[in-house]
Amino acid sequence: MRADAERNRARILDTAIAAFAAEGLGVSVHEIARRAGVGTGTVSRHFPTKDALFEAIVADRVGRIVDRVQALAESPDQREAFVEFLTILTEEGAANVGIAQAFAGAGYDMDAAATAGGYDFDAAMAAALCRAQEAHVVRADADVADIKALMVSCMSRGSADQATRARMIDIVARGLRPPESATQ
Amino acid sequence: MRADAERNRARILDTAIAAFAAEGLGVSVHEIARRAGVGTGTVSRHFPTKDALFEAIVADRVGRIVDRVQALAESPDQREAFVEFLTILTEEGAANVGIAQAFAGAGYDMDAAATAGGYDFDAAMAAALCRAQEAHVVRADADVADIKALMVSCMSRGSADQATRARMIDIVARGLRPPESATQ
DNA sequence: GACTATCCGGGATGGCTGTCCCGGTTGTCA
DNA sequence: TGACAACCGGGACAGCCATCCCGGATAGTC
Repeated sequence: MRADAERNRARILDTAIAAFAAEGLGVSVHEIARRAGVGTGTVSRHFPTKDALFEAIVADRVGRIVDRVQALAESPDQREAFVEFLTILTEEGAANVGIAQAFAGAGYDMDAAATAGGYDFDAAMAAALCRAQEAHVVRADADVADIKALMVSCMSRGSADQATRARMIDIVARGLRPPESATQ
Repeated sequence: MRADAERNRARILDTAIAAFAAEGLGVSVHEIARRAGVGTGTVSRHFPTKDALFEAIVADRVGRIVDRVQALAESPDQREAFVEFLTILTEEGAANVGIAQAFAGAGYDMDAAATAGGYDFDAAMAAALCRAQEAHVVRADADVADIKALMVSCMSRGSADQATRARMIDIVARGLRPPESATQ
């Protein structure tokens, strides 16, 4: 691979990451090319389709999330770990409009992109939920789809301040507690 | 207004209501015209823009929601009334993909459409929340944007069964309880 | 039954999108 | 330094979309 090709590829990727994070997945390929200072052909040569570009970005990003979520398995306090799990997802989505959109199912298939990158996002979610349920920190009738849906709500407050998102997480975490656990 | 014009207008409106409810706001004006059995020109004459068509539909739909929500003010049990409030919104969104999308902010501005129809949706939401907070049924730090965001989560489970949506409402309602109220 | 204002159909237009292709350029290596 | 393969730019293309327009049809009225 020629040096200039490598350079352009990196510039396109950086530009796309910034654009998707700030404005969401609606940014056109033409616009990304313009901002990166390259032609549209250059973009589509490195990334044949927009999905491929999205995938290259998401694979990396989701990978980091999966790693952090899996690390929580070692935590001694599973209640705290579960709140941390919600916080990781929320803050990631709040900081990245594209991730939040993909998570909400508007645009691209995030699970598929993560799988293509060698990460099983869905399994990581399921494992985190299962751990919390086994520790009786989360009600047994909740499923992964519930968590995902609720996370969309938290992420959607990305434009608000961090305290607002913390409140949203608190609401969700309290709502997910087992009904019989009436403690604070 | 000529009789055939009146007839066509009604057919377009009925078709659009069904299409938006079943498939969401992504259905094209061409497609609505085709299904209604009229030309695209006929649609755009009755409804100059797609927004106008959306507005004509939403104004009516949201009006009914606002009426039902306001009626809850008379309820003797405000805790029950608040859950009913969440249920009304959730079921409406679950039964109508277009409403759910508009509520989530993807597509059109629902508040603006409701206002154009003579209904203040935002005020109805705020009033319902305020009543619940004054009755100490909902934590004082929650705001209307919180409720809206959480409702998006509940609505998004429209394709699931009714029990799933009831569980989602339960999670949200529990999460919104005042922290000091540790009762079941 | 005829006349006119009204309304209809659907093709045309312009703007957006993602993707492809080719003439010109530039990095790389002998 | 020269030559060639790799790469670039951006115009071209096809597919969507909402919106506009005009020749033809039709409903309502005298």
